[in-house]
Amino acid sequence: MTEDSFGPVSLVTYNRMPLYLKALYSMREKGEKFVSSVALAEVVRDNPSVVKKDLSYAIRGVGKPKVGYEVGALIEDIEEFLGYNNTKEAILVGVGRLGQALMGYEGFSKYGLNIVAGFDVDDNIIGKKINGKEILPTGKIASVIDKLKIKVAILATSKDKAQFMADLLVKSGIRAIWNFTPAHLILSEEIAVKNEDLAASFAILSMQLKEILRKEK
Amino acid sequence: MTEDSFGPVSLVTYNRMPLYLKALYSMREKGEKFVSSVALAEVVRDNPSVVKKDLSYAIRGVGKPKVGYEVGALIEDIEEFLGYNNTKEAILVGVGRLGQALMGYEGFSKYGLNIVAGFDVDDNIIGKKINGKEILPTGKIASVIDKLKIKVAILATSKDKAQFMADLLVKSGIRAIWNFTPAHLILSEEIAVKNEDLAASFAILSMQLKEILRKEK
DNA sequence: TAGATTGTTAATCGATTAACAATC
DNA sequence: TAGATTGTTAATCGATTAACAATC
Repeated sequence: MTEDSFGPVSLVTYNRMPLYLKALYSMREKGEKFVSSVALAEVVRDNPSVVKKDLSYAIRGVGKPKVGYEVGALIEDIEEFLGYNNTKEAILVGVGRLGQALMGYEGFSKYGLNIVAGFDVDDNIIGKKINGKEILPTGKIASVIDKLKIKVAILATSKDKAQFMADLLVKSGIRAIWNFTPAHLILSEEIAVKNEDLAASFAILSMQLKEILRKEK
Repeated sequence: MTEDSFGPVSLVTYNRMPLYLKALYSMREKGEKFVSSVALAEVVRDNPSVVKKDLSYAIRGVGKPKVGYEVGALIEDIEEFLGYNNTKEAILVGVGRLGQALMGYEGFSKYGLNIVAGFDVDDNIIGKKINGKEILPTGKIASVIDKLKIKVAILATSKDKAQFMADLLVKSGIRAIWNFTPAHLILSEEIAVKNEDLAASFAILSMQLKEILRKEK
């Protein structure tokens, strides 16, 4: 599936929401009670109008003229909007170094992602636990997905196994794949795919660096 | 720095380039010599006009009416355009599970990124090697950056050390930070920052899944 | 030649920005 | 009250899409 928006809310808005959240968390830590769209815009390096529009999709209450938005309430609303309170269970396939890092990352639970188990082909790690979650042989993928009604899978295998595993996952009932492999997956339109595209990220960072070094000269 | 484009080329174009590349690699493997904008557009799920426009920024030669673009030449041109042939040296700070995964990832060299060393505070891993690259104590960061004239750093520390380390890196001469921590870094506009924002990615995947499950019912 | 595809220009669409009345 | 900020509407900007002449 490739969509640029979900209902009235555009993808760019979804991308900005976590930025607002991060900024709001640190404001809350500092004990700040209210924030204006202007202040938030400065922190995320954007325009106040964008902030106001974005927030209007998430907030239940209203901002108060002259004072702004209540930080605590805003955090709750955005968390709700992004589904952080609605935990999605997922499995992780491919428990190499990256897979281990992802399984061990405790931050996921904060944004509504719970990895229930990892799967690998390597007998040396099958049976071990990471972050309290068991690593099982790939042969058990289908039955676990079926039993727990899992819809989300995190793919962190080697590149050459990625397509095969993705096909297996879909056949077993998975409807969303978070792809951390560099493989270009070809899947039905009915499957949600999010590629963690390090090549693209780095290309953009490189361009920015080039621009900065050019200006410095 | 926050820019939406570099010269005439927009950020969205840069984001699509690696997608084209992935598709082209697998076409080359299959022995396909030519590809049309229509075929490429299908694979990356986009519009042929977008493809033609994007490619026009990268190609040196021209596509041939009726046959399309030469796969091999196109790959070379896009790689050149994205700077894959112009290797950037980088250091990695924070060699935990994620840091180890990044240091061990051999794919980076393919897109012009060479991690020359890792840095950590943990005596248990200092002195070890990953992927042939040494892990040094953080105390040596400044001198290594200075000696090798490093401009790029990959940040993979814990969240609470991220800002401190980022400040140290910038002070030592780093001009581009690829931030894999969940921390919201506050840095001068003169520094390129690319956040690997897993929260945002997952939020988008969740939305797509929601939409798919809604349609299935 | 006829037809497919490029490269480019024009039309459309949507997102960003600016402006401003409402209001606390 | 006066002034700052919201929420929303209008204007602008840029990206996407469609159309089409050029051409192999």
